[in-house]
Amino acid sequence: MSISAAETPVKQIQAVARELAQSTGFLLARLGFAFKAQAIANAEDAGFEVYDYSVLAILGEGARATQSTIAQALSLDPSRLVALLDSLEQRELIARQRDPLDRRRHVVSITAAGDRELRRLRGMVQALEEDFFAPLGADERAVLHELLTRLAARHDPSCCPLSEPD
Amino acid sequence: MSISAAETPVKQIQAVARELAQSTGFLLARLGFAFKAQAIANAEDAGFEVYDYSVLAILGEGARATQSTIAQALSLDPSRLVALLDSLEQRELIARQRDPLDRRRHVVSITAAGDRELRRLRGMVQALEEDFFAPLGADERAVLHELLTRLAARHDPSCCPLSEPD
DNA sequence: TATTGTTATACTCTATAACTATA
DNA sequence: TATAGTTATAGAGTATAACAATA
Repeated sequence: MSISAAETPVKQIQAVARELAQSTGFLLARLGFAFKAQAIANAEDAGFEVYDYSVLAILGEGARATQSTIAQALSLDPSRLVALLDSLEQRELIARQRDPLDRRRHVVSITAAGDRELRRLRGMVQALEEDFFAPLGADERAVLHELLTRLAARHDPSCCPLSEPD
Repeated sequence: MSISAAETPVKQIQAVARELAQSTGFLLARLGFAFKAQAIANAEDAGFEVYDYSVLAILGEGARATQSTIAQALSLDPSRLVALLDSLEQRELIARQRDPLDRRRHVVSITAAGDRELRRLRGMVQALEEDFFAPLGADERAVLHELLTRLAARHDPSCCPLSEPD
């Protein structure tokens, strides 16, 4: 009998996969990644990149902000934001204008077209959500959401504000 | 009254965060990322990198495999695997030897020390799992696992073999 | 000629550091 | 001198292509 290496690779892989599938954390990581990947793919099919949504969502709430504010809100380096805004501005989804009070500042605002696109993106996310969690019933989805919210409160407090103003 | 940009950045951010926290998919992505990040941090603290675990786990099941087999199993480019194995070999956690039957092949096998480290890594993952899901009760964890498994069967079948041999 | 493992090259992405204009 | 936005530089990480040895 030989050393014969590539003996049963498939079984090895299956065994490891089975082991990992036992881990709730691993499932969480894989599914989270799958959801994100799908969201990115959908957005790119529609001609957007990931951060476009973030920028538009921030502006959608408050209508205008300086670049440094946006960068801070998205934990993004100001230099990275430039290209993002260039692209959005070129498509006329946002507008930049100098702040007359401090001509160093650019005041960024969302346009009517930008608002439309934001709504479209929100619809896309909602549709994805609907599709992704379709294997679960409404009540099961509610349970899942509640459990995840409790975990997020511990592990990712920044994303889940505990205080619910007004 | 002025254009005054940076008016209420905090409220904007909170509003967006609140919107995102409504999305189960977003929570899934954030928590999955948090779990992975924590696992990576723990592994690196112990002197490992992420793929070390994967390689050792594969070898732990079947004891030996060729490099191309491992690369295939991990969906890794063979050229990337080289550095990983170099590192593991240097620490004497795996061993490479030429296959006498086909001298192009390297037969990779796990050492006794490698097996010990693998067990240690498994323990670390288990401890992280325990800690990460501590906010939930045992029954709630079981429910979460079941729901995630159902979702994975749809969205990530490769990671969750439906057939349960023996 | 094809394949295994390896090394070298090129490319992308991002973080850092300079730079311009305003204050 | 300090700050907002921009541009240029450099570094890490990775994918692709070339390579040497075997078959």
